[in-house]
Amino acid sequence: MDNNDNGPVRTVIARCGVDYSGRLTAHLDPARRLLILKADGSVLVHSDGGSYKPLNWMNPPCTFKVQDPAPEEAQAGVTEIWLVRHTKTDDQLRIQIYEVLQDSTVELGPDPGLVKDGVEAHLQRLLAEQVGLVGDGLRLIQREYPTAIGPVDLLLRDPAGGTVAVEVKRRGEIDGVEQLTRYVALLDRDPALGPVRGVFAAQVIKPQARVLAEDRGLACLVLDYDAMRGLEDPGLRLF
Amino acid sequence: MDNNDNGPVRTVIARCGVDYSGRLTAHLDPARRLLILKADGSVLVHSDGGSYKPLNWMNPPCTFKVQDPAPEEAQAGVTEIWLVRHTKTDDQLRIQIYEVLQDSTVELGPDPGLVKDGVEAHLQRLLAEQVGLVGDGLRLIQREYPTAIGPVDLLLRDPAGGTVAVEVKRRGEIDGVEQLTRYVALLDRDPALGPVRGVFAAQVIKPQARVLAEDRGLACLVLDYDAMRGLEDPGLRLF
DNA sequence: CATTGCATGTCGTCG
DNA sequence: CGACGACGTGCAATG
Repeated sequence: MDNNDNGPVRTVIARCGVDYSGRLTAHLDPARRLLILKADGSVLVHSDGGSYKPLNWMNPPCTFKVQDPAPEEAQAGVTEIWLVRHTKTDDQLRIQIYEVLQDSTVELGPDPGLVKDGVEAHLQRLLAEQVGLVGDGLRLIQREYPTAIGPVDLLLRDPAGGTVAVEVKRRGEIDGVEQLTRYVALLDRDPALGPVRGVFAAQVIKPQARVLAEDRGLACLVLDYDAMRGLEDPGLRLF
Repeated sequence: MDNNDNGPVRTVIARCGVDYSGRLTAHLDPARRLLILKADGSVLVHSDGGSYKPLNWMNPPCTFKVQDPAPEEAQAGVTEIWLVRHTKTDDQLRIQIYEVLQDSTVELGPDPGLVKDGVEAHLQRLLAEQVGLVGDGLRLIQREYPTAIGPVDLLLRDPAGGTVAVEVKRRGEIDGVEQLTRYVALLDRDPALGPVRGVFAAQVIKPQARVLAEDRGLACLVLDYDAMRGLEDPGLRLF
């Protein structure tokens, strides 16, 4: 989990033009930008806008090389070419440096890494502990119940003799309904499970997803994460 | 298309701890990191590894505020708290600054923006011009043919009287097959179109997607982007 | 190593 | 503004 890589980071402010070629081609006309060269070889080209995604980038593993500009480029004011090539694919980033306004290198040292809480895995674990939210009398058979087309998030035993397949999502969209549909269709062929019904559980369920789910006879269940988390620690399983 | 926002960018190297709360909660123990504060208020927290995605971030619109640390924090060595709040959601980033090693602000100015080429739209346009690749005698009815559940990439007239719906993808995966399945099922109810068959066209088709497609009677077509591009300019439509 | 499914996805487009 | 699909998606877990 921890990211213990370390090494220097170089941040450069420069007027530059950029050309990417690889899965697509992309071009940036010259302007002042922030260039970040990380220890693992990755390069980010940021402008002052947009969000965390750079305008252009190269991710590791890759190599960095400084070249002389072509005569034409030199005449246009380019002083250096920075060539960044991906090691495996033939993706390439070619940065024309016109003017460097700032260039600093700092050693960051090891990073203890990010600790997360509250993602889908957590939601799934909470619901596994609170299967009563899905319906009365249900018991958990298994989390991540394996099938030929992938694991079913939760498989529950219905006291009436059937089985319930639950797909848990943070946000319920059409893809999740398709996924659940496939699971239910497959599981329903297994006579040992009896009749199988599907439940689509998510913190928010988009209208189109709800319509599709209900059209296919799949129940929808909106989950209240905070309430479920509140019930986690104490053994207040009743109600 | 152009990103003409402008304003200063501030890059800071600091020993800091970070806590994010919002859609999830995430925590970073103190370490040296690169902090980027963009003109639009967004904040990025980068380490020296990982790729272009920051360890933590806040995207615009958001507000930035400097606070005094709590006494406990101050005793632990925190000199400032940077509080970044999203304007609409209640997402929040709380950065504990222990030590600033570098702090510089630079005006970048306007950015002419990124120019892209080679995405799915291009593939779709090429195939629309070369429908012969799909089958002999087919004629293009319409690109982006509108239906109640979304546009069909290409709709073709079969001389035998039927219709062909084509879904174009760069990479053919199971989702695309589901999408095409829905389109064909819907279109097949329209008597004006006659019998409708589906063709799943992509540069690469994943095995699982191929199996699912063929199981549903959908034909698979692997596209050679370079060859199709080669045919684009000259009128060499024969062969 | 290929495949699969999640993501604080982000980003465009269209209704 | 919300919904939806594409993305140079990236990324980790898993068979």
